Amino acid sequence: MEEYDNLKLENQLCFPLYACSKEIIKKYKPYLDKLDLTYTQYITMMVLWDKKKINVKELGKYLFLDSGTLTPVLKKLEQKGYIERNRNKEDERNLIISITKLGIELRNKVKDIPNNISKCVNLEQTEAVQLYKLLYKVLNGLK
Amino acid sequence: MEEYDNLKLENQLCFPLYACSKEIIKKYKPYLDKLDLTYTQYITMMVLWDKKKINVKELGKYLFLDSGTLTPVLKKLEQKGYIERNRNKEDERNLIISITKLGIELRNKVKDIPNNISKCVNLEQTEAVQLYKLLYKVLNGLK
DNA sequence: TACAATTAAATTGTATACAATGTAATTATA
DNA sequence: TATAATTACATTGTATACAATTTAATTGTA
Repeated sequence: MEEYDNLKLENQLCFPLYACSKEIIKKYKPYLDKLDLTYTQYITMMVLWDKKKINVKELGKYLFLDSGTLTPVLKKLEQKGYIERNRNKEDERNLIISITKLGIELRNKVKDIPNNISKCVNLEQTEAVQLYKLLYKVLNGLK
Repeated sequence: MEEYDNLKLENQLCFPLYACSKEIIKKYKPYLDKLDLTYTQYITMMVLWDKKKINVKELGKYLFLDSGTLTPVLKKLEQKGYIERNRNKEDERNLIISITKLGIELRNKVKDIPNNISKCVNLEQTEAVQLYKLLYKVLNGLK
């Protein structure tokens, strides 16, 4: 073991995470382009399909994003008619994001994307599960 | 299995990759801030510590980045005195990036970072190895 | 109840990230 | 050999991503 081996790119754990994430997101592009969606808009809609109604703070917890990133994304999704942005009457600090009818319909147009992406990823089912578990172990265990 | 379960955020493989990558990169920040480096600048230097001299195209292959991203990063690193940017006399299209003395010295200042990051990641050694292997399998096998 | 502290979003500034395009150098070929 | 095609890098435009700050609303407390 050389003195600086731990500084080699190929010996890092973060780098393949970073590269892998970016490269897979590129695979979404042709599918998302057809629907005029970005990856960030897409994962935002994923939360909305599930929750229907949520404030920015909560949304940010699910997505690991802050208002600095989310505000412009949500304004875009509002422009496209997929969500509504309304202040909470009980607490005007909260912005409630709610999915629209058009937003709900969008789900039908993206429902084949996960399968198509799976085909790009050259892993056995068991390996994919293993990877998934390890990633969440890291994500939930970060100190 | 509900009709739309494959569209739930928690059932994606890409999302934990994306989130994990970002969250770990945040852990680098306090260490890199002290040295006035960004993560992108840091991984660029990692290649340079290893290769000493490389053109932008090759560098981009290692880092999974294109000239659109690398050009400003390399100009910054040049400003800081860690690298030099020179055209190849044999083929003026090529920009040769070479590490400077100051760039080589920088390696001593970052050598504890990988260990510190490892401590943030709550994985056993065997799990980290497993994760590493799966990530490179995905990265090298993307279709 | 004034006012300090806290909270939620929005804003600002900096740095990626990448597709698309532009430019200059080199290579291939009619 | 003239020119078409290719290549390497830079530039442009759009969209994140995030730290730091600001703003407005709410809560806690002296």
